[in-house]
Amino acid sequence: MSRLPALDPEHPDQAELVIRRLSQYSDLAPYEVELLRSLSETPERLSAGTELIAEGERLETPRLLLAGWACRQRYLPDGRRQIFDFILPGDIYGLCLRPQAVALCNAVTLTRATISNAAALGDAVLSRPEGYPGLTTACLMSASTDEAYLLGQVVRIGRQTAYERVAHLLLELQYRLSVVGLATHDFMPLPLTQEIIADALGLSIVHLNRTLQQLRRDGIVEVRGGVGRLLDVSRLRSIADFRAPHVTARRVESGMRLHAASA
Amino acid sequence: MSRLPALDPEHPDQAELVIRRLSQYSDLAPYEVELLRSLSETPERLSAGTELIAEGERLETPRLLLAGWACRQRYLPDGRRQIFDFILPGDIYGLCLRPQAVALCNAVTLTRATISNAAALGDAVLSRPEGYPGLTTACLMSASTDEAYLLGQVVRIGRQTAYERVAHLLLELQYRLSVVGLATHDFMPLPLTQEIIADALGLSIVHLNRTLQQLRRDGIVEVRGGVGRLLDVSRLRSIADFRAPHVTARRVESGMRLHAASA
DNA sequence: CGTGCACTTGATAGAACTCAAGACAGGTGG
DNA sequence: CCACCTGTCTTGAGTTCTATCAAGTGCACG
Repeated sequence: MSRLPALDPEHPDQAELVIRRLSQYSDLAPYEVELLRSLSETPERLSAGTELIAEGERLETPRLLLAGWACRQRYLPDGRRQIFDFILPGDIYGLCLRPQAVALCNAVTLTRATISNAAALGDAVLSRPEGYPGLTTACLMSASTDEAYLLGQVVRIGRQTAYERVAHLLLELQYRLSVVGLATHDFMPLPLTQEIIADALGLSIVHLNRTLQQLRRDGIVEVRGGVGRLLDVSRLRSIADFRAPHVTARRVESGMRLHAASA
Repeated sequence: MSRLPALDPEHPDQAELVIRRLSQYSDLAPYEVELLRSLSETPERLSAGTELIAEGERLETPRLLLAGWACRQRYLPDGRRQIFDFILPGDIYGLCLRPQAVALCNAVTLTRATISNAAALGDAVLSRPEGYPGLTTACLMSASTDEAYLLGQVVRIGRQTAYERVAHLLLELQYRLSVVGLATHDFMPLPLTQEIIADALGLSIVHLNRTLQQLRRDGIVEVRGGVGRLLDVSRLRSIADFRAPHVTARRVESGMRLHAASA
């Protein structure tokens, strides 16, 4: 595997991430790649804990997370939090293929982050999909994949033990990060507190802490200092039952439409 | 509240259910209602445990559940099962707004059921949305709502106690059934075994059984013999933190498109 | 050098699971 | 009509898992 590019959130020269991410789903034409590259021209820096989307808000313009991590989450009235999923560098968020869509939950940054407006991508895919068949296909498949990860999350918290949940989540993150070149087969950045991981997995902080220690003592994974190391990938896989979503890439036929307000 | 129609799965004269269900999202023109009504003309009887959709299968034609209950689910290799959500009478399933979509999980009947092909609805919404603005809006909002319920499921199993989970699920089911006229404010059919409910809520059968007993002893709900009775709705609500999805009905503009293969 | 945050540890309580067995009902075949 | 299934529900006992409470460590930062 080739050398990874710099990950520093202060230097968001990488529209490369989203290009890699969407390229896995569909071949992109040079002008489509160019469109993606142009998205990073107006970066915006955000501190950790910034709300990206509020529940109920109209999803007007999609945005691109260039660097840093975010998540979608919801609180119960008494303060319990559930994290639905993580938004990783190179991910698009706030892009809904349904017109008039409304955000179903909050999205918030978990670290310092750099985002940029991706209205150009939204226009391309929603209004002129026939002109951007590669991007359109890629965004559709990306949306399907996101949904598949959400189903994986349901199985994880509904039917797996704490030990299995952690294993499963780490494999998911390693896989998603490696797609955009941010992780190797056994190493990844993991800028999450144990509290955040616990809230994603439906566990208490203390129990997550002990579970992580157990996984390390067992020589399976090591999570520390903002990075994760997979010490025994095959054992990890047999514990987690993680399956990468099967991405059956099929090109959008020319003339295929999403939706367009022709007003 | 008026008398409910007969619920007998052997007499599926009710395309009325899907009409009621979609009408909540958008005003439907008479010809749109007529299209929905025509869907029930070719009913098909299925026994409990019939697979409706297999994971990975191409979603070609949407179908309508006229009577009976179904669910979407996944098994772990060792036999543990997680149910993602329930498909209720009047629900459309297998309708994906993304072209070339593939089923992300299995769907299977939980009771004897009656289904019918809803290709006409799929055509209308996917190929000629401008001709069916009411149906199109309704299907979009229905899809959003389904996704909202899935997020509710994540919070339920991730951050609620067994007691709260049961309360939350029962309120969700009561709400969804009442929309199509199959439940009153405190009564609903509930043709599920405790094993099924347990697999939906991420609990063991035994523990679910004891939790149901506790809820009954507390005078909150009674689940028995295929029906559910809400004995103390306000207490139930305060336990469950169930929020009906906020359906901000906005009409699709004329000329708005989903996607259409123009080949 | 104090302060705050994340992480860690120990002790304990509570929640939930497993195993095992019995009760009950509906359906079937003799 | 009865005996016998089978599936579902129920109950008890014991164990495991996970949460809670409380305190302490370590580090980064002002």
